[in-house]
Amino acid sequence: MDDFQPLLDYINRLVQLDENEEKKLCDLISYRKLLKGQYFLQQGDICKFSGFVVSGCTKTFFVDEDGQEHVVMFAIEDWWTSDMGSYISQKPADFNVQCLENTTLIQISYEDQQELLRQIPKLERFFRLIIERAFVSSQKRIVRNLSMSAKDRYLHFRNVYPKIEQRIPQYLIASYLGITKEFLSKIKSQLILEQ
Amino acid sequence: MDDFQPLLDYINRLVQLDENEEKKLCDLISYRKLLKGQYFLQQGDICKFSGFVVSGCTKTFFVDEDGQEHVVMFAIEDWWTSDMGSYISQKPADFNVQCLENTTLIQISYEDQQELLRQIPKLERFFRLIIERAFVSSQKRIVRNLSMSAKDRYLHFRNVYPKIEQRIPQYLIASYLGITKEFLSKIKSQLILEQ
DNA sequence: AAATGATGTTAATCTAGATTAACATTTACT
DNA sequence: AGTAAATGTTAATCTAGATTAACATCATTT
Repeated sequence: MDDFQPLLDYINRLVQLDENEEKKLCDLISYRKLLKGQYFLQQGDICKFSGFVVSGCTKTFFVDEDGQEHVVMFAIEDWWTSDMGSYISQKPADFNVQCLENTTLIQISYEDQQELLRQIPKLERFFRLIIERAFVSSQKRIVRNLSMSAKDRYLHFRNVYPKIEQRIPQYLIASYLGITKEFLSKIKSQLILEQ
Repeated sequence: MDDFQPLLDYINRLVQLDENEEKKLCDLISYRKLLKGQYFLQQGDICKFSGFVVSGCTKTFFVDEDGQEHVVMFAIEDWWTSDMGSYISQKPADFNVQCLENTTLIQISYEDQQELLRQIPKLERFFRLIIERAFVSSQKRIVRNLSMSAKDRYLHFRNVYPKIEQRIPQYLIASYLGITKEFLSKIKSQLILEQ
């Protein structure tokens, strides 16, 4: 049988599922292994699954009208990934989710999640709690984008997500920060001169 | 007795409360009237209340280390306002919420909301649904800030929130968009020349 | 009606970050 | 090992938007 323990541990940090509830949950989730470069979701498709990263790393990005790619977020172990807008509305996704490393996910389909929410009211609470947190960090990112220079945003990123920074190419971090790779390179050489 | 109908209507669009549940809810919420200029929440205080705007208009903003004000969001009729980060953690708020007009709100205290969530599981679902939506629009705003010019962000704002634009001084809209009032003025005169 | 403060405009100058392009280095594939 | 592709750097030039400052308009109070 597949090992869903990482997700169960994660959930049990916020709500306590009994054995029966854990069983129901495990019946409706599934394992998925993807290779580096493979897509978990493509822009324009309907986001059928929400994914919990067990190992590996994904980037969420979109391509604008000018063909430019913009990284929206990364996800590593113990993070969720999906296009929430598409997932909750079951309309075409704005975003791609692609693996930056070989990645294993635990996925839940939209329909099964609805079923689980009906059967296990505790999960209603669980998902409320994690989305509250996601919303707060999204707001904080807006605030940083409004009030901080590119250099300070980079320093913040480096402090808060040191694990992510080490695993990911610079040009993707630049995109996440809303700057070009050339400018990030300039910032880094400035920082080296400073210290 | 106070009139909580606007909030009940809003909730009943997403979940169906029975009479008993509505009663419990109404016992734990309260009305609050604030004058133009008054604060619903001040930066540094703990956000004790989440507010549902019945009439009027608020701005959420923060003052950065340089003393610069940044508008994070507005709220008009049927919108929620609070500092969610402070509210869910009961730690000091990053934001101020100030009334731009005389404003009436329905407010719920953090403790009472926890009590309501225990007593009325449907509300767990209700809050999950509205926070999901808030999260999605927050993500979309990040995307716009990453990929659109100031002019396009302004045009988007004007299309999506025409009611807000008419009620609010330009310099606050500029701040919300992440630009200076002078540059917004320039954008507007350009737009007039174009059409 | 005058005065004060809040809001909005215009224009000159400045700068953070973009663009372009050439080159260096690392990684992965045959 | 050798080659191609992916990633990273540097420097010159350019531009979206900031800053400064002077002035215009509108609203509120006395």
